[in-house]
Amino acid sequence: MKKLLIVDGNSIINRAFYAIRPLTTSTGLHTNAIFGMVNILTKHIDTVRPDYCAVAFDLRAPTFRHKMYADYKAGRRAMPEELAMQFDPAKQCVSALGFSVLSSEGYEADDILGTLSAEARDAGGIECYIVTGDRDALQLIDATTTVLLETNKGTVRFDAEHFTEEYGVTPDSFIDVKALMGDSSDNIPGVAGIGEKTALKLIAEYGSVERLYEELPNASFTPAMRAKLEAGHESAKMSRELATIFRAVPNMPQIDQLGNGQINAALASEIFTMLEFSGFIKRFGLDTAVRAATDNENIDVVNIDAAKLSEIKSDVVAFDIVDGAAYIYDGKTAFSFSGDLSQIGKLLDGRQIICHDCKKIYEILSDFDVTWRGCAFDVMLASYVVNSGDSSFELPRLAMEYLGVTINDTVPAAVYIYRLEPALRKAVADSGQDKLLYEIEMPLAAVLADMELSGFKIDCAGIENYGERLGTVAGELAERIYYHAGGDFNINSPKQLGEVLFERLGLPCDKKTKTGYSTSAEILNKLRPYHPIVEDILDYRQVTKLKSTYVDGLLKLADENACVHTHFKQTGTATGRLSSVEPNLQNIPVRTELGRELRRYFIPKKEGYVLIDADYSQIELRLLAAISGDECMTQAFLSGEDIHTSTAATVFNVELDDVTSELRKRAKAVNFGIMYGIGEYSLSQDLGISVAQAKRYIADYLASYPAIDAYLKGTIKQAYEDGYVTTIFGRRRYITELKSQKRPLRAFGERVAMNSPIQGSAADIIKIAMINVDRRLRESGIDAHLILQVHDELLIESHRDCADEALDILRTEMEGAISLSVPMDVDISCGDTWFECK
DNA sequence: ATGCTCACG
DNA sequence: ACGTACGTGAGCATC
Repeated sequence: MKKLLIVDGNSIINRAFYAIRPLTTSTGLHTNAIFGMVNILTKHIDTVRPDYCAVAFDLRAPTFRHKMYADYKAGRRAMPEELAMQFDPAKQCVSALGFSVLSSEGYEADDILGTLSAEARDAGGIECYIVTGDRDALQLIDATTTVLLETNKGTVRFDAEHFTEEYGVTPDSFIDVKALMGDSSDNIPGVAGIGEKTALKLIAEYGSVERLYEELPNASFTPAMRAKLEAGHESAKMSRELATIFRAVPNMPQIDQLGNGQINAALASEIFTMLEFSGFIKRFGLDTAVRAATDNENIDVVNIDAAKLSEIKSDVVAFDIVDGAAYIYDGKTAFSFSGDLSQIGKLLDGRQIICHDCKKIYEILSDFDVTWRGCAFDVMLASYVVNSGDSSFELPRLAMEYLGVTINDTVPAAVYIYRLEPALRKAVADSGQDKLLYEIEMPLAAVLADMELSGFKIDCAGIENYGERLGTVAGELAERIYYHAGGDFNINSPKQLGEVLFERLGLPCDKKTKTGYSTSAEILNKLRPYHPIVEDILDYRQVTKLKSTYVDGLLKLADENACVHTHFKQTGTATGRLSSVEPNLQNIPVRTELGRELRRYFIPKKEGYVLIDADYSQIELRLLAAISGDECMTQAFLSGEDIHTSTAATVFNVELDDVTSELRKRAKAVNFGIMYGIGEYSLSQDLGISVAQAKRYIADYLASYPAIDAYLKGTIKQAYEDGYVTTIFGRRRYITELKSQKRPLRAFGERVAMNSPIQGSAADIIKIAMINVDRRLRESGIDAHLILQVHDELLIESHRDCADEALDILRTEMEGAISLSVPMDVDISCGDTWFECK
């Protein structure tokens, strides 16, 4: 049996366009719909394994349906330009993947599918598979034709049996149903007042529109129904014709002349390269073909020894270290140096050095006692500043985006780094982010390098003991859980846990995830009153989380001196914050008592030293007050009031002294909500109040702080106009979601627009503070250094004897990092362990 | 590889 | 009718 795979190109491209977040090439060509289409085509090639393949497209010209009914497809929104531009390259992809591209003037893609499937049926010996997102095609289902319907939930296979099961009528009655119910997307009228349910019932009973109207005089209908049907008779007849797919489009190719579904490597590598689909290039093994097409350059590498290092004269060089060997490129010659890296200082000092990820270079060189921290331009940090939302800041992607080349691994990376510098320097300048790069991000890299090298000491024995205690508790809890459940199961498996709770024990469930029951803490908290097992599960979760993530995780990463060295990712967030990995020291427990205990085992490296911990008090709300210029909130901060209490008094219109803890809690939730770009629904969930009540809170809040209201609205407007938002220091974040046609995605974009300037400005400020604290500590010559940053918090390790001085520097530089209308207050404390710093 | 859950600001 | 607060990283189960 041969197989024919035919695809409704318009339908699939449309679906992909709206389902996939915007993607563009470096030149601004939108590619998300093409990307989705290629994914769908390759998926069906793999599962169907067809012998013949074609994709059908509509043409712009009017079809016979328009001639029949002038309003056919009237009222459709014009295709967005971002989608229209994707059709031509999409067709090239279709050809490259071994599909024929078919279209016919006066007919729609549907009609071509109908014609080919009829041809296959009549020829015999050919199974036909139709891929589309449009349910209209279901009328084509027959003994040899199957529709693979693309839905939001994935591909659904419709053969005759499944169709009948789902709709209660046979596939060939489908057009009769449509004739009655109409189709708003094609503007097919149907019979006014009849929807899907009634139409299905009527056709199930009478078989067809024709029979229905034959029987109408005798049938027992309500007067209203009869009137509807009579009024809609002509419309039903025409709708049926409009809805019927035409199955004899002239001049269609023979099936055995269609494409065979085999990829054409030359075409595919060309088009995928143009579209920057590196993932597909890899998946189809097209790498070598692409490389030959894009970069034939061969750069000779000159090996040099330490003596020759001083013979490199250029003032500007790119510098890179790979597997312990240094590479230097001066624009003409690439040098490699495999000697002792402690000699490299004489090369680096007094020149402009261009790097990719200078922090890493600083750390490698520190091993060789080279303390050079003078990188002049870091292409990784520059590209992050240019667009913090990019998926990767690795060299291959930067070379592709800014130079349009695929990296050739016979060419030293330093060559690409060197060539990236002018392009990125210009991009940074054009976006007004010079200061951000040269005065914040690059100096910060040096500070971070030293923090990472220093590390944070942990008390391994203490943690092990803590872990054993947790293990014992977890074991006891597990036994009780098994007892309540009436048998052993894997408590860590949400699937098994869901079955136990909601099926075996019959607890009420309202929320489900895509894959099954939700067993999140939020849900379990609501279930507490119903069964004692719930509390045990919550406790078990907490205890096992602490053990596996923190106790076991940290111990694994401690070095021979019992220090953990986190890696700060300086390009890890879209807002400008840092992130911390291996281990993540930015999420060490603090909110629960048991979790907080862990902080007892974070200690200074040596006897006689202490930890100093400082955190900005309410930095984000202070920034909101200052940036918006809201007098009321600014005043509250200036007077040193508790901000949530003050907000409660203002919004709920009571005296400060009359603010109850409940009112304060609500005000706090609204304050947070405002910063995150509030939704009334979410606030109501958070506070357990009605949506209407939440709506009132928000309205009252914005009325109480009119400048905040104006600022948030203005920011959103600006974001729509520019496509990005900025922090106080000009850090940009592009928000492509605002261009989406999908309302939820645009709403998300608006929340991002409200939050990013605040979160990002706070990130800028603490980065400035870090640079200044680091410098002041060095200048003072005291025995104290930074070891950790947790978004609004800095940690110093200091000798006892100079702790007061270190504390003073820390406070001064944090509070003084920026001068605004609202003071940047800092809470500061000192202790022998991190736990004691509170 | 992806989803769920949960730790932090 | 839908989905529902911003930014992260890690471990585990499951496909």
